[in-house]
Amino acid sequence: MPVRVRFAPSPTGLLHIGGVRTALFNWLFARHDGGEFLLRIENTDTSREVEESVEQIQRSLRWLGLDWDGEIEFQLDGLGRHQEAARRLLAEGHAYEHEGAIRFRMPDEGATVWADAIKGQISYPNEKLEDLVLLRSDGRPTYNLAAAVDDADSGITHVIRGEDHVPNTPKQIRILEALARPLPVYAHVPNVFGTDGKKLSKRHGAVSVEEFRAKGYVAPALMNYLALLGWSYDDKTTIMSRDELVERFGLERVGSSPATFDYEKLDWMNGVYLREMPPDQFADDLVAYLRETGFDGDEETIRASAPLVQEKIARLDEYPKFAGFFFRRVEPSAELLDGSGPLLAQVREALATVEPFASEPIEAALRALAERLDLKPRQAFQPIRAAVTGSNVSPGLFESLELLGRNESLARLDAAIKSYR
RNA sequence: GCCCCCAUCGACUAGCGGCCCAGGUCACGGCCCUUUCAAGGCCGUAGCGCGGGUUCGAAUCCCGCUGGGGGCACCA
Repeated sequence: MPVRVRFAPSPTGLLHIGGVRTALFNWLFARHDGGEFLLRIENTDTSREVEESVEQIQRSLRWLGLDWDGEIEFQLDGLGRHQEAARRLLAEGHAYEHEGAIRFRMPDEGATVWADAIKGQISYPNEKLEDLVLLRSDGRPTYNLAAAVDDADSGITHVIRGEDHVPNTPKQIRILEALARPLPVYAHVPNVFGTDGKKLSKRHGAVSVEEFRAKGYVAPALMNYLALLGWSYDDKTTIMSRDELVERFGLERVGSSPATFDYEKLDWMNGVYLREMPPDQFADDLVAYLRETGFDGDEETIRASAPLVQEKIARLDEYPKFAGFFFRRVEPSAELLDGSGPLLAQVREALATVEPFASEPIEAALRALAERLDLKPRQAFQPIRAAVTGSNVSPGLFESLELLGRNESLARLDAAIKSYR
């Protein structure tokens, strides 16, 4: 029997990265098995906020490539079924009326035990389980009733959710048993903490998928990183494509202790993915990203400069700072250029006559010049870099000069010579 | 307060009784390469929370402690 799982976020506020990781585990588990991955929104009303939240959840999942099967289910749509279940439990003596609400009758001896696919056996003493409300006095079902009934009605085989749901599990098990419905396998994934050791929340850094996207992370890198947050394949594999992840994922190798989100490792991994991209794809992604974030440089220049920066940046958002000099004149600091006027004058002369104005001939000419002046490469090249890029950190100097073109390069050199003779 | 869960380098983790005086990745330090910064290569620092057991033998099993987390609604 194929596996069927569901991701069931509540549409309150933004879907944050911990939730996304839970969604990822569900998705990987389903795809690995050739089963189904359902998306259910646990809404209790139909406000405007809910609508926006549902949109955001979908955007997040789509961007990461977590496709769900079928239509999105809304918990509210199951109202009739939930009420019916409560009435049945009442009729069969598993529940009783209490001040207008329907309460479930919990056994008060023994224990409720299940074999959690991630955490192993978990046991709750029944005497600690209170008679929970199934149906409120206004007729609306409570979460535990609705969730349990929906899982059963959807034929969910594995409930993979955050560890904050562990205490709900014995309640849902008891409800399902009273209803004579089959129990799903439960798998509770541990929390994700922020770098400060506290549970990840809106207060700690970029937590929504959209923020990661805005910071210039690419989806496959985020997916790979998230997969490794709590799951491992073996003792040495870290970079895995989406297909490899799907092929290798399993609940058995999900750890049972919480993990801390590490932005530095994510940055490193994102850089790995950026560098491994085919140049055309990198350029496409870069252009799309820059357009989205409002960068207004011309596309031709962006594409031409893409190969020069691909090897050097870890996040797309570093581009404007790193390659911005291609789009505007720079103002090098006096500190970087002080006293280099005479050198730059000779550089200018050399560059004025190089033919063609391409990186290789440029490099040859500048190296010859440095040798003639008895300067070490860095002594000769850093002032040029500063004059032309405005910084002592930049893409390759010769390639940058070529891309800038002879006129623009000479103009920047002239400006520097004039100011720093 | 009560219930439940968790515990290997700073971080993510491998380890499921001998293969481990603990392996990989990030970060960190050093060296190499080098026009800068990265990238890359090589080397290195760093860890089994504590105390009892069990066993010929424990990071691995059991108990306690400590620490961390989650949950205790007519919220989801």
